[in-house]
Amino acid sequence: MEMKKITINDIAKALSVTPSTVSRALAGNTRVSVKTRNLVKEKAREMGYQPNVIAASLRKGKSDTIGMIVPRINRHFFSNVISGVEEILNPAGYNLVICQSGESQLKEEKAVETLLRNQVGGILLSLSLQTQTFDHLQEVIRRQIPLVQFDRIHAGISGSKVINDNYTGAYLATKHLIKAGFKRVAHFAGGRNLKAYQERYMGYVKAMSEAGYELDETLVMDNVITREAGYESLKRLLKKGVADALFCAGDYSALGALEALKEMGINVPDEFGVVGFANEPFAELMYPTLSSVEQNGFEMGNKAAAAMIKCLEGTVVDEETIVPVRLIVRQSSKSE
Amino acid sequence: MEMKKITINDIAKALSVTPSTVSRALAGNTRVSVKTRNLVKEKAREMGYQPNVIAASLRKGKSDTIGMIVPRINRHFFSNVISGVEEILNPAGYNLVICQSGESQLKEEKAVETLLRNQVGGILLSLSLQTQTFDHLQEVIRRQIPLVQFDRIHAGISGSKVINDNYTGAYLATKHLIKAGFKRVAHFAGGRNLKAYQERYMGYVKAMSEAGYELDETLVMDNVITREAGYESLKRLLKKGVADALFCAGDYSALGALEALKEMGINVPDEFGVVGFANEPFAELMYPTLSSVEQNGFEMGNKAAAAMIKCLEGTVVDEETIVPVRLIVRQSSKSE
DNA sequence: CTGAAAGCGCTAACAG
DNA sequence: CTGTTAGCGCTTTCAG
Repeated sequence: MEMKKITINDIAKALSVTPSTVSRALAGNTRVSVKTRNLVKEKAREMGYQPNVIAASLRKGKSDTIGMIVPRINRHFFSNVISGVEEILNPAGYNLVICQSGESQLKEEKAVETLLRNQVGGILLSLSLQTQTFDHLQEVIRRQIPLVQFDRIHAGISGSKVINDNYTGAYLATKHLIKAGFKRVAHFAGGRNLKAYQERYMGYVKAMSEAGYELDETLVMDNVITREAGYESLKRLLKKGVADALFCAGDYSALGALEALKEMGINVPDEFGVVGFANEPFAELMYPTLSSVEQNGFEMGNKAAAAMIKCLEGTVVDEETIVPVRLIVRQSSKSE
Repeated sequence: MEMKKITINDIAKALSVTPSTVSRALAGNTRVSVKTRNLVKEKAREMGYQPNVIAASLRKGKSDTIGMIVPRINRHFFSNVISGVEEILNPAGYNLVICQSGESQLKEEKAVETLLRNQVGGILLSLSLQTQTFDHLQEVIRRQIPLVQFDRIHAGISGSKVINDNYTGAYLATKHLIKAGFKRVAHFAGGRNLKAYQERYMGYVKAMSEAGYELDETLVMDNVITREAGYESLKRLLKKGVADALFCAGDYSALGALEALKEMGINVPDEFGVVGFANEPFAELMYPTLSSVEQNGFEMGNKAAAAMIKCLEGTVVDEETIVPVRLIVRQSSKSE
């Protein structure tokens, strides 16, 4: 009852030609006559032939599968990046396998290992928050596997990089709060090891100093990414000192902060303004709706995939692409 | 400058043994002495050996890679299922490649084809909304590849299936609206070809008839899944006739309906009650917050992965698992 | 306990 | 334009 899978040998036999001819015909090689080419293709369809890409890539020493590692698949931004990558990669004949690091360095390392074992042709990566050392990436480089980093990148690793214009986004968000009349704008930052968060921090600092406020470190809290952290941190912030507005490096922490503010009876935006980053889908559904900096994940995916294809085709390496962002003003911050 | 990748042959040579021995040692085969086993493993690590799973699966005729096809990766429910699957599959030594069908039959067929070409060991599938014919799945069956369907299943295809208790969820949601005092409860249904939506419809019908309302087809609208469709359909519904409450087969259509209601100045829940299905993250963030039926995606993923492993190990086939659901009452429906 | 040898399905020189 | 041959890296009989 075994379903024997049919190979190029079977179809070669059926046509009294050699496997090579079949292989070439199927690949559309012009060195085989149009006649036999069509004959082979016809027979292949008729016999229900499905190529074994595993065998092909073993032979060729490379595969058309690209690996992609994201912290979490269920973040709006990352799932958009994934779609953006697929939009470019699939038509180009590549396909994608996706891994989640779950924001853990260990799982990120495992994912890299799995992808290498599976002989992927290249790796698209956005670093986990926890990642502090980079030996696993050096291994990718050492093996000459194209590595394209996006969004959460580490500058010390070679290869192409695609990032948002985090600096400008943060600058615009902070400036907007200041213009709206807030005087003491706090900042919930991400990890300092990630360039994306560093730059958001820098943009915040720039806008503040430009407005004549010198940096007050009590207004800045690090590693505040989650909803829970946002909630807790806002309470600690207001206990610790005075602030009348907040620019968050992410929407989840902004959400948590808004919940704490609501609980404390502080009116948003009259008494306290909030702007997030990422423009998660919930931003326009909450009450009050959340102002945020929109990152175009889809476009970033397109760019990252394009960079990957360039590497794969050996055209270039080490280019850095910057994707523009856009401030969306909603209820959580007064309009200027 | 080429980085030669090292194989079992290299480590065999280095140790003056044969590749066979190395292979066995690495696999932990007890037929090779503990001494050489450790020796080989040590050398392997020292030389930075990474097994080529491509070659292994070509040889073995099967792979440890499982393919998974979901309509969209960025739906909260599906991304939870994915995490649930990974939680079981990874520790068991399998790994996962994820494809999106984007609710298109064509892309679903392509995804199946890609997975088959890549010689996956099994396929986990949740059908696209558009899928009407099932030849591509018959092909999977014919090739003896384990197929586990989850959530959006088609009963006519053999293999294990994991579904939510859609019937009970819909029944509870509708009953809740009736108990809260609403008299004419409408229903925005999904496609009739999907069992999940059929059952939600049946649960709705059951609750209505149990309360003494005979089925009024003007209260039911089909294929209303998206936010836009929900918005439009609510307007059409109220133009067409009278309704004072709505049970939606999904949260997105419920969201659209709420937006239409807000626009029309109809108070929720005093004048009109709404309950959704899926408990998307935004349900508790909107204003008013949305009552919904929670599906435990993570648990479904666990169950689906477990069913897959059973098939892979040849234990059973064709079992049907039902995952319980839970009604969460929020502001959009009066409490009883 | 270890070796020799064959082959998974495919591609790519090299010949003709 | 087509065939011959070799081999990608690994596992697995079959012998010892």
